[in-house]
Amino acid sequence: MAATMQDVATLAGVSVKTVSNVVNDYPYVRPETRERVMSAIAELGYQLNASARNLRRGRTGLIGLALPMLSLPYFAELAESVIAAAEERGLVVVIEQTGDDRGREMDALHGSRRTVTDGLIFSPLALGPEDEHLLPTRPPLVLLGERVFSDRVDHVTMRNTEAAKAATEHLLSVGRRRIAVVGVHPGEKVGSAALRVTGYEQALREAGIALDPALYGTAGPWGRAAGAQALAQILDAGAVPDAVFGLNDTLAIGAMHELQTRGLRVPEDVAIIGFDDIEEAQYSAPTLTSVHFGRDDIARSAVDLLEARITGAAGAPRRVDAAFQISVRASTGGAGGRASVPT
Amino acid sequence: MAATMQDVATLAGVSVKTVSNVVNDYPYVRPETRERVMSAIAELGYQLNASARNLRRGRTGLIGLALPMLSLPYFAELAESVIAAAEERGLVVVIEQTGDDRGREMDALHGSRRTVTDGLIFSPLALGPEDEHLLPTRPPLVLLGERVFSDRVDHVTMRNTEAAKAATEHLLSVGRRRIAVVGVHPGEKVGSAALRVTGYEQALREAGIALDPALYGTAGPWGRAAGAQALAQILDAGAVPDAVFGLNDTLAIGAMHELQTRGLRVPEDVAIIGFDDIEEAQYSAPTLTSVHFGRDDIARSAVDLLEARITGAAGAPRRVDAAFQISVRASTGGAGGRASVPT
DNA sequence: TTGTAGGCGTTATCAG
DNA sequence: CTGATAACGCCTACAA
Repeated sequence: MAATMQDVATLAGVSVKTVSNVVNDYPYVRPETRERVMSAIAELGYQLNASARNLRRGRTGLIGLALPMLSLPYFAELAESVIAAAEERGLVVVIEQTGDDRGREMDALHGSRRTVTDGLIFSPLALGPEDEHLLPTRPPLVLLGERVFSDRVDHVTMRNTEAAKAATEHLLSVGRRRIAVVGVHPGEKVGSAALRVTGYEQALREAGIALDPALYGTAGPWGRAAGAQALAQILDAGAVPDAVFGLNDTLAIGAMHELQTRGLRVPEDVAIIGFDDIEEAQYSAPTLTSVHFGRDDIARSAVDLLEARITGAAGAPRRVDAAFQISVRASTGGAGGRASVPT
Repeated sequence: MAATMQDVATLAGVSVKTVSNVVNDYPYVRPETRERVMSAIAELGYQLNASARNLRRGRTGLIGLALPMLSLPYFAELAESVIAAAEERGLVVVIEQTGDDRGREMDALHGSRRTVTDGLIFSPLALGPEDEHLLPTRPPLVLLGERVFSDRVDHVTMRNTEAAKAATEHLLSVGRRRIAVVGVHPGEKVGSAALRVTGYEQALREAGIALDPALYGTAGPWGRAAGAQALAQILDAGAVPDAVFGLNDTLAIGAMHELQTRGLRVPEDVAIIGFDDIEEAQYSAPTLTSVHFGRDDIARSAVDLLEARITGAAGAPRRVDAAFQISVRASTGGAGGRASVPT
């Protein structure tokens, strides 16, 4: 059996409370007592039992991170940042993959996992604004993105509309006029897709360009295959875009692949911009211009909000807006680097 | 306060033991009793306290997954599969990112996280065979890959040498002779890099081709940037390869990017093959031929081995070899699809 | 088939 | 500054 506090206490000739004080860095312990306890701990190879502490404290030190799936690079990179940010605060992250499935998202929100974790950072994909009423506020929750919005819950948002507008304006600024958009979710009103499409339309409208339904490519899941397929449909229908706005980078890369398969040149024939600025954007051929958000900032904000809520230090639900800029690369004729755009 | 078993028992007019029996699906409970307990649970919104159960049972239901980082697509995809496989068995996965850092890998093996989890699936990158002695056997451990090997521990291995040999033979079969290899770790003897290079060398030797030091590109971390840089060094030194073997896909994609930047055509001037067959390989331009291992099989094997070890059902340490095949795509002149190769 | 008693290892309370 | 003692909520014997 593993050594317990009692064993340590006996060996050190003190009470368990004193051992506990030492383990928890309670300041009022005499140095020599602390010394004695420390060496007893070392001698026995004592390790604190997390379950017992959790039971006593009523917390687990675990936070959940619910996202669609890790094989989508954006979410993998987000998870990496969240895990790192949580670790800085002594929190351990449990990832739950909801796979764009409504039932699984509900489960992440209400299922038994919630009792194991102290709180949840949730990036929804299937749930929509009509589900706002079923967002539980009781086990702490932080929402990422704007698919679902509620003033009862903390949010980290991404100003999708402004960023998408800036992306479209970038394409306009390099002389493109027939800009296709891939990854559209028809009928959706408030998800990332809809918000980004709104920004796209705002930019065109302000530039005096009519919206063309033939340039809208729909795609359910936002993967490479979907991007390729969405663009294929646009092209097969006879449309001739001179630019493509991928609502995320994987869609853009799929679309780029489809263009190249058909012998079209990027950016000469068709310019492309993506969204998220995943690492892959720097190594595609050509490199992909993209909208860049600070993932680490987003992750840190989310973890901070959640921790404040868990410890009860938080007041009214807060909202944090993440900043963005356009990383201009070869797919829109740029050389590289990252151009600053006021946010 | 949240309801406890005692509350449920009182409301249902039974003892806590009966509630416990119901919650744990103990078979010998009279249906009407079960019914009564169930409705009391529903009425109170009772949820089992995981910490208390863990303390009592001496287990947490958590397993760790230690890997370099999630932003490397191969590890993100692996994590996805491991989480899914674990979920099927009612286990929750905690990811620890070691970032190719020896200290962090040691910590994953021995640190305080180990007391929170029931076992660890560990994909080492920094530790080497000389560290075999410090592999703890006590909290259950399953090793992925062949960087470290010990007959005291369960392993899931990948036949790196055979697979790399097959990859090289594929390049030979399409007429290439000056095959560069990128991602080499000089001096390393038993890691993935060394094993794959061994396979590469075996294939060349059997084909009667002399090894050329000028065609070896070294790279520490296996990312896209490293692949691009490694190939750049080879080319800058004046070597003229007609093919590149990337020791993983991200290296291969980085190398491909470097070739295209310099105006070389793939596969006409230089053919490329990668290793791991990440999803991105299907959408690069051109699509990337790669060595394919069944990630889901690897993940399932690892979780099974670990679970058996945790429950004490396991005997002597076991070793599971994952099967592979070559997915032939455009980067070596193929059209697509996945050619079977006997493993 | 169900109830009772006790303890898992820790921390909080409250003296001393 | 340190010690005794009582929970935290559940599960495992054992008994009934």
